Amino acid sequence: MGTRQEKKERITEQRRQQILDAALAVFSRKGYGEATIPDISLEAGIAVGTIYNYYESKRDLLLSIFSTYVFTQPFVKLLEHTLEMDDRTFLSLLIEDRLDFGFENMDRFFFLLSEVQRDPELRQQYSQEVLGPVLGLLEKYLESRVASRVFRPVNISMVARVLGGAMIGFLLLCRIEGESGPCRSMFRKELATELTDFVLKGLLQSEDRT
Amino acid sequence: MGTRQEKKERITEQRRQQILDAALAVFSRKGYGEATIPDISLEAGIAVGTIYNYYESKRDLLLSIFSTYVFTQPFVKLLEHTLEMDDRTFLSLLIEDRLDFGFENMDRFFFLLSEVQRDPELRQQYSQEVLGPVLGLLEKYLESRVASRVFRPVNISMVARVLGGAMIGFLLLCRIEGESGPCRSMFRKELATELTDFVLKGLLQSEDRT
Amino acid sequence: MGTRQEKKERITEQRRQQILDAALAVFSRKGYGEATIPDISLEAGIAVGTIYNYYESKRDLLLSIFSTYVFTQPFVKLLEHTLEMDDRTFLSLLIEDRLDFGFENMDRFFFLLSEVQRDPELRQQYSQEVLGPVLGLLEKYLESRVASRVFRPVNISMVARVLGGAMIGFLLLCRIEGESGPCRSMFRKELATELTDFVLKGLLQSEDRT
Amino acid sequence: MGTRQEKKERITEQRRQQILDAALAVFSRKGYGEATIPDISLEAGIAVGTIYNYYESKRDLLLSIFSTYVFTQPFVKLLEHTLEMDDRTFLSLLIEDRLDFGFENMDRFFFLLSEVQRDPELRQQYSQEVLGPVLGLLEKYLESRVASRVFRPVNISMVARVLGGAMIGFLLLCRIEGESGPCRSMFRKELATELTDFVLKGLLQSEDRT
DNA sequence: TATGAATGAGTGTTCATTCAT
DNA sequence: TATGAATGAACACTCATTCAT
Repeated sequence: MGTRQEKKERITEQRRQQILDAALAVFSRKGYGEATIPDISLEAGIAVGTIYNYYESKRDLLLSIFSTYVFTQPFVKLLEHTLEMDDRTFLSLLIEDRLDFGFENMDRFFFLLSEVQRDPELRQQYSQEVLGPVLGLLEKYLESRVASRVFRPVNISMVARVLGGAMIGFLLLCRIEGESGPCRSMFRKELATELTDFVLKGLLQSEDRT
Repeated sequence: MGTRQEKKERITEQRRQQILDAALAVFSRKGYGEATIPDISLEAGIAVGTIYNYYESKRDLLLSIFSTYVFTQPFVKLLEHTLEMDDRTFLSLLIEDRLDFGFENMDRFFFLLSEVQRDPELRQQYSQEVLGPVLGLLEKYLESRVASRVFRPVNISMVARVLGGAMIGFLLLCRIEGESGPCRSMFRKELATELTDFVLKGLLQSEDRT
Repeated sequence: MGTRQEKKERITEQRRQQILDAALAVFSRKGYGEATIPDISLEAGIAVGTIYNYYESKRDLLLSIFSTYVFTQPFVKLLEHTLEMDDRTFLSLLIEDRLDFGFENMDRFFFLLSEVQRDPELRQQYSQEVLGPVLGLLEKYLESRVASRVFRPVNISMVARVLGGAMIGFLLLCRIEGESGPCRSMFRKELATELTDFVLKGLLQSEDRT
Repeated sequence: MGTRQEKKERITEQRRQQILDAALAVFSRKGYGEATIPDISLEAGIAVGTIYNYYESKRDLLLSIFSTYVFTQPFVKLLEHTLEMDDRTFLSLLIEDRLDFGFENMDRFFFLLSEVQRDPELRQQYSQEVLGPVLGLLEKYLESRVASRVFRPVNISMVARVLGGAMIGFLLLCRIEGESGPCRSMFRKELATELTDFVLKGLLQSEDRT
């Protein structure tokens, strides 16, 4: 059920996707600066010149990766749909989901993060379009819990950033330590539970509370 | 008050430093791959050829930055000297120190981290010479506290990495959000206290313990 | 009359040739070390980058020149086909042919010889693949003549090298003396005859034989 | 018996010599283009800057080598003093002397020859100041022998160049064939005798004369 | 006069981009 | 529209030459 026109558009869209995937793969493997257009053309099985029919420049590829894969945030959906669960369940689901995602997409994620840090323009866009909404939801969640006295009165901005940062930083350390580090042998489920406990109860024994 | 010979050596050392500083500055600004030797020569106010009188190659500059600024760890000293304090004091001192250091050296720190991630050789060296010792000390600390029942029994490897990762991740998010983010207006002291509380007590009100 | 594919290959081959010719011309004029890639690109009327689409490096150009022009030896054919002639005819044909070739290709020949001397790898290859076979045939020829008592019993190895060397050395001196030297005004035919006589009869008058 | 002034001049002359020797050694080893001034300064045990107090440029070093070692011709002396000997003795002495000299100074000689070929200016100078006189003497010698009917009537210009060229070419081939070639195992004395015989009597048996 | 660090033009080489087919 | 050869600006690096000490 598609006119000639629509068919053509579908094929065009497929091509764009194919190129973008190849670019992301190569960028993740070698880094943006070290990756070359011939590399990408090889990975995609598409001629160098053709890439330029779909994307204006190497940098355009990078930006398109961001707008396709990063600046659209299915993650926010997750946050929205789970706000009504009880805290332990919500947190451990959230954490497990993010850990799964992180471990699965490590190279890509850290390549993207790396570029975000390098490029001020991307940084601002990422800050506004990704971090902003996500941290916003997290803050709203924390705020409601503090308001209902489930959580202690804390500096909400900061705790939101510490929680988000802890996920990213934990993955980062796991990645640097590599295959031989202790992270690889941890079970994802157990990790999520333990982390949830840590976030909720901290480190102290109950009786030591100050 | 030094011989001719000593004077010359001092000047040579100064030059090396001057070049290394310029390289670090440029690398931090543009990333290793995007930085050029003329960039560095301009930043240092030194001719291109002179750089090569002091360093063998661009990569040698990178490695020298690491061995000068990264693979020497005054930080470990800090950890060793504070193990005997009470926990709240120790943690908040540690956190404050790391936050201070992180905010002061953000661009440099994340450039270095970025390269560590890109370069497998650096990654392994960093893992062994920096992360290993630091996480080791943190684990020893946690272990002793758990043994003396001050801390709950937790997965020590994981908590060590979550704590370390939280610091890094928090700084990372602050950096991405930039000057206009909420981090910049937080007081360092307050931050440290709040974070310490979070680590020790978690989020729950005492009476809500599950 | 060729498929698309064949046409492309022909053009590619032409380009390779065009570049190689330009390289040989420039190398012959300035020497390998003093020649630059821009020089060659100018001579060929081709962009610098294009040269690198056909040859891996400057050195690859040099080696390709050798394998194209030097390490293929039509000369050996000549030697083989003339072994049955009478000596005077054979020698004067051989000498004339080599003189013709030498005078025609002087600059190129001495550039190549010069590089052979400079580069140990080329030297060995040249020794094995060019000098070896050529001197071998010459020795075989001398040996048969000595065996049949047409020639005096001589040190065959040495005489072969003296004969070959005399051709090269003669050309070399002609080249150094240049256009104004006496060589340029000699007739090639006469030269060959005279040289043949010299080789066969030496300098002495018949009656002066010692 | 030298004033202060003379002493200084002697030291200066020594320095010039020391530098020139080092330059010749390095040039012969690596070729003019590949040799660097620091190489020469190392070989001479003299600072880079000092070299420039004695010679204007790298090229000046090359030209000075020529005017010191090449464009002064002790060889001509030899030719002059032996004109009265009998031919066989004269020729074999001459040949032996040149072979000795050639084998002893191969690298230097062929480096110089190589530069002569590369550089038109040097070429002309060499032609006029070295080749000219030497070939002139040889021609004079041949001429007198032909006049006195000891030698056959030959094209004197050509034979002179063939004789000179044969020496150079023979050495050249020996050099290219290297240590493993047959030249290295020949006795110098025997070589000279054989070569003399060849020059005087040619290759034919007496009775085969055509 | 002797030194060797500083210089920067010049080298071989790469690669994003263009364009004729 | 797809192709990949052609392009040349830009890169890392070298080295003859200068000059302050």
